Amino acid sequence: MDSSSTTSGGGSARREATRQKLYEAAVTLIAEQGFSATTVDEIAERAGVAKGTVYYNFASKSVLFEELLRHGVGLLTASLREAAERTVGDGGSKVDALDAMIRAGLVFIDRYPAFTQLYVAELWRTNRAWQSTLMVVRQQAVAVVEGVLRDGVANGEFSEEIDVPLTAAALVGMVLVAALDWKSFQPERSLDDVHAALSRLLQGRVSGCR
Amino acid sequence: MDSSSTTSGGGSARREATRQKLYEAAVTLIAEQGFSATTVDEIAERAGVAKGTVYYNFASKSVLFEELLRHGVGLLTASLREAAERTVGDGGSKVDALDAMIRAGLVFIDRYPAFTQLYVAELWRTNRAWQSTLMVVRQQAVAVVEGVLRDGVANGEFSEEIDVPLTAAALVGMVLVAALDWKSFQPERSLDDVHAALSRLLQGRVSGCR
DNA sequence: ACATTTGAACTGACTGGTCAGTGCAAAAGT
DNA sequence: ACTTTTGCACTGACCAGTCAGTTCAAATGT
Repeated sequence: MDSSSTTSGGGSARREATRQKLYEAAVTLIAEQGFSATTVDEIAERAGVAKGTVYYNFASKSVLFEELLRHGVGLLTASLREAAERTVGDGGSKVDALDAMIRAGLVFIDRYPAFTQLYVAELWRTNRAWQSTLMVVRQQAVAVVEGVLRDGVANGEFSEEIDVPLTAAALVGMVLVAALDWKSFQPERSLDDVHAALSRLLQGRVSGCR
Repeated sequence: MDSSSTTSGGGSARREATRQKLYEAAVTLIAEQGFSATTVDEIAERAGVAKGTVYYNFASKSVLFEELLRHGVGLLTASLREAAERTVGDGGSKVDALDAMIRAGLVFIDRYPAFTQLYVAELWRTNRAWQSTLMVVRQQAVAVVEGVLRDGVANGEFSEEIDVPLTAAALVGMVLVAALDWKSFQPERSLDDVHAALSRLLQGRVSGCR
C-alpha cells in the first residue's frame, strides 16, 4: 500500500502525477477555446512541463483528449450511479431517486465545470474521431435515468404515457443547461437554490397541480 | 419590394446571393467541425466559389463567422417573438403560451439544426471574440420565457415559489437538448412526438399529479 | 560508505506541413 | 463602364509531432 512503490498498472507515481497535471491543463484550455484552437505548446506550458513530455505520455493530441474524456466520464457515471443506488431501489419513491440524481449532476458540474462545458460543446459534433467515446458516455448517463423512469412506470408511480428515452434526454438536458447557465451567468446562486428550482420543475409544481 | 432591384444597404442581388451561399456552406462545416478546424478553402469549395471571393465579401474568416451568427440570430429571435405573440397575451393560459414556445423552438431547430448545434457549442465558451453576440441572443430568448412565467405567477396560474430566471433557463435547456438529441440520435421521430413528450414534462404529468 | 550503471522520465530545438490572408490580371456578369 | 468573380501563385506565421541529448533516483557493484 506504499504509494511511492512501484504499484500495479504500469504507471509510476511520477508519471501519473504528470498525466494528471496535463489533464487539468488540457481540460480548462479546451473548454475555453475548443480542441482545435488549443495548441499542445499551451497545454504543456500551463501544465509546467516540456512539450516532449506530452508526447512521452500520450500518443497524440487527440489521444490525450480522448483519454481525458474517458477519465472525466468515469467520474460522472460513478457519481450518477452512486446517487441512484443511495436512494434505495425499491423502498423509496422514484421521484426521490430522480431528485437525487439531479443533485448529483449539479454537484458534479459544480466540481468540474470545465469538463462539462467541453463535453456539451463537443457532444453534437459529427465527423470527429472521438464521437463514439462521447456517445458511449451519453448513453451511460441517459441509461441510468431511463432505468429509474422505467422502474417508476412499472411501479405505477409515473404515467404509462411517458416516452422514456425522450423524457430522459430532456431531463439530462434540463440539468445540464440550467447548471451551465448557473455557473456562467448567475454564479452567486447556491447549489441548493438551483436544486430547489429544478426539483420544483420536475415535480410539476410549476404548472401542474394546485 | 422588388427583390432583384438595388435594395438599401449597398449589396447588389448577386453579391447577396454569394454571401448567402457562403453562410450556408460555413454554418454546416463549422457545426460539424468547429470554427478553428474549418478552413476557408473548404468553405469556398462547398459554396462553389473561389477563395478570393470569400475575401472580397468578408474582411476575414472571423468576420464571416460573426456576420453568420448575427444572421442566424435574427431568424431565431423573430421566430420566438412571433410565437409569443401568436398565443394572445391575456386571453389564453400561460401554460399554453409556454407550450407554443416549446413548439416554436422545436420548429426552429428542425429547420436550422446546424445553426443550433453551432450555437450551443459556442455559447458557454469564454475568451472568444463573439461571446457578447451570443449572450445577447441567449438573453433575448430567455427573457421571453421569463416574461410568460412572471405573467403566470401574477396570474395565479403558477406557484409564487418558482425561481423565474432559473426556471426559464432550465426550460430553454430542456428544449434545446431534447431537440438536439432528437436530431442526432432519434431522427426518425416526428416533431409532434417530441413536442408531446416535452409538453407532458412541462405540465407535470410525469410525476406530479396522480 | 562510495562509485558506477541503468533506464524511465523529461527536455526543447528542429522539421515538414498546413493554412489564413494577399496580389493581380483576366473573365464574366449587369 | 462598373462591379463582382475567378484562378492561382505566393508569403509568413503557426503548429503537431520528432529526436538526440539530459536528468535523476534507484539498483547494483566494490
